[in-house]
Amino acid sequence: MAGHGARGRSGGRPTLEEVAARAGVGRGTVSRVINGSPRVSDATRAAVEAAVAELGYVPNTAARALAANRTDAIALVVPEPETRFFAEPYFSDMLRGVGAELADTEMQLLLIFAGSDRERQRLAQYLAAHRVDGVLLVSVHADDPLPDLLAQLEIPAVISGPRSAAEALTSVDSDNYGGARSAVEHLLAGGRRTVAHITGRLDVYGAQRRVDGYRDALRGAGRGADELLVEPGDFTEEGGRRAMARLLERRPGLDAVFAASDVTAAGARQVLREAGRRIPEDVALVGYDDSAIARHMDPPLTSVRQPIQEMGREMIGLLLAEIADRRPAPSRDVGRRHAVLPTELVVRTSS
Amino acid sequence: MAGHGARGRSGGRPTLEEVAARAGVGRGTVSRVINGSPRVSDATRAAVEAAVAELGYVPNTAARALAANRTDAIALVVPEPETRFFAEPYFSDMLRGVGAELADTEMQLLLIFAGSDRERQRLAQYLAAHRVDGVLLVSVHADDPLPDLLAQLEIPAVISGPRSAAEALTSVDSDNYGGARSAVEHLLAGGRRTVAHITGRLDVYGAQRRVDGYRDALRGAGRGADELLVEPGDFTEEGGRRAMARLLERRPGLDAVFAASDVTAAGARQVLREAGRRIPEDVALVGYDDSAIARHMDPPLTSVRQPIQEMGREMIGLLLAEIADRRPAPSRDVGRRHAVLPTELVVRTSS
DNA sequence: ATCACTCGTGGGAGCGCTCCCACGGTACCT
DNA sequence: AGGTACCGTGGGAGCGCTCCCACGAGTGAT
Repeated sequence: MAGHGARGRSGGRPTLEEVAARAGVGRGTVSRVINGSPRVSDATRAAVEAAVAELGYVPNTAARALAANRTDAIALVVPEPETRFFAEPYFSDMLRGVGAELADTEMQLLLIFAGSDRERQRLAQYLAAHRVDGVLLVSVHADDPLPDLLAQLEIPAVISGPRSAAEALTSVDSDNYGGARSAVEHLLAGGRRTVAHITGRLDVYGAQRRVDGYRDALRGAGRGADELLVEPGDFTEEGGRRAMARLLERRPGLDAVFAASDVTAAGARQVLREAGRRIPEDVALVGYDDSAIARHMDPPLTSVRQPIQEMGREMIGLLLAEIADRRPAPSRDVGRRHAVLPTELVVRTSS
Repeated sequence: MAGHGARGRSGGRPTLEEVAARAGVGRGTVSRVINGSPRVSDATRAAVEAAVAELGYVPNTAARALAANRTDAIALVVPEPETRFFAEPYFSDMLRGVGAELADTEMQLLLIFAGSDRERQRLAQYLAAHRVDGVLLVSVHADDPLPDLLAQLEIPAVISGPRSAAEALTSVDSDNYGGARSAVEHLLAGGRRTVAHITGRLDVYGAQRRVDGYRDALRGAGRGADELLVEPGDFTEEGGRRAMARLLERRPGLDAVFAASDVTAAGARQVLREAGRRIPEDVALVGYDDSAIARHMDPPLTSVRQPIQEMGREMIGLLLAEIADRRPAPSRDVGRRHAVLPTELVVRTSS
């Protein structure tokens, strides 16, 4: 039964027309069946579906894209390379969420790198040419022009890690504030009195929110804010080392540190060890991200886990909704949405 | 000067025809210029290029794909999810290499997940429909039918981590044999006498090659193979723990362990510590992958680094060559190529 | 019976490009 | 001078699909 339709020069793939002939209907009708239009009688639909199955028909994406002026593709823009995005476990987890959510659709996922200038230029062309129906943006810097370009071109887009509280794009984020807060509250509940914080890069909105969470947790426990306990870091290990050294100098009596990333915590741990502080006996340590480093650190590091896979799913969900909303009536604007997903404190022996 | 060509229903993108009109030439000529055909006079080419620039013309991929019966897209098939591929640093590094090499081309990268059955089915349809010009396959299992499907459909494909010495697909691999060998030779050179090996999953070709390298290094040093020093693992931490426990039982006098992955080494390290063995004083430890875990382990882990980014580049290079070779004359077969890239031993304090 | 609608259907037009054939012009041979 | 070759060029045909208009048949109100 197989092997039919092996004619034509295009490699033998059956076309709509061939399916129509086989089913004894017109081209338009087959198109309607393929696209799930309700305006087809049950008998006809069955006949067409049989023909599709027999011929092994698969629609030609290029032809569809050309005729319908849509691409059924979305782009995941990776700002490359030393951004946190590529760090474990962020990338793979998010991709897993994205993939899972995409599996139910006809959409295909394009990976686009936007690191170098040449790549960014190519990306702009891509977008200008409307070669994708929507865009997923991850961990862009506060001053990145990309989001504004997207807004201007009116291309549906969802950003992970909004750039500010007033993010213009639909966004998905984890609860940085709540995560930080729960980490600090956990330290206080464990009897710690002097909790320091090594921040992330403060031009990243999420890092600011973590500082907010840290402050409010202390305030909530009736402790005033000791600004000398807050030391800026940059998410890196070296930054963690530097910050920890300064903190020890300024506040040698501290008994807990909340670091804005696991890598930062690893740096801090090293300096603490060298200073003869035991973890967790003398100083409790909490990180952020729940990465492999946290699990394998000695002692294993308490850390705030972000539901990254869920974030990936959520991003796709919001993006598809936005694309669908834009299709029939470009004017009807659904208003930006901002999803914030809860974090989870994974307690290990470092605290 | 901008803003021309804002007619037609397709959103105002200029078309070939409009560029042709602007440049005062025919459609075919513009096409030739766009595609870099030599059969165009310099004057005409300059005129067309000017028109292209003025109008901001970008070719419509869908139309091109439809007319030329090619897609200018390649797929990266991710077998998901618990495969080693998704582990750090494999995925991101490879992607970086792939992205870098792709930046010079017009090719776009499609990410396709082939974890669930539904996803695999969709992938098969994809391939059957020739929706991509080529396929990148990473870390497939020995019994995966995918490579054979690709060969049968005659779709250009490159696999990373060949499934056997007789891999039918063009492949790129790192030198697992040499990497293992150098690790063991390093241990021997450090004066270690009894070197154990915790293997990876032995249905993975690369893991077998590492065992070979381990054996030959010992043999080369005039030591016979003590099979009781080889314990099968599975690349996981738990596997590392189990294997290490058994090794200690059988050969309590061992003074070095070569583990087939950093994660495995982490598991082994834990058991060694609990058994009161100091690293590296009593037992030297070497891992494989040079992942974040290796850098952050206590003590930092000596590990074999694979040039994963290079492998990504190499894969794209081979794939593009294969695609190009197939374009004009489908018959001319270039013969499978197998690239093997050198590894590098990163010595840290664990050995 | 007539009209007005609706429903399911067929097929023309056209999306923007590449491929290829045909054409006039120039250069070089005989 | 005529012939042959090739070069640069224009434009028709067609890739496989969606969109939409038109058409016949059925349905219910008048």
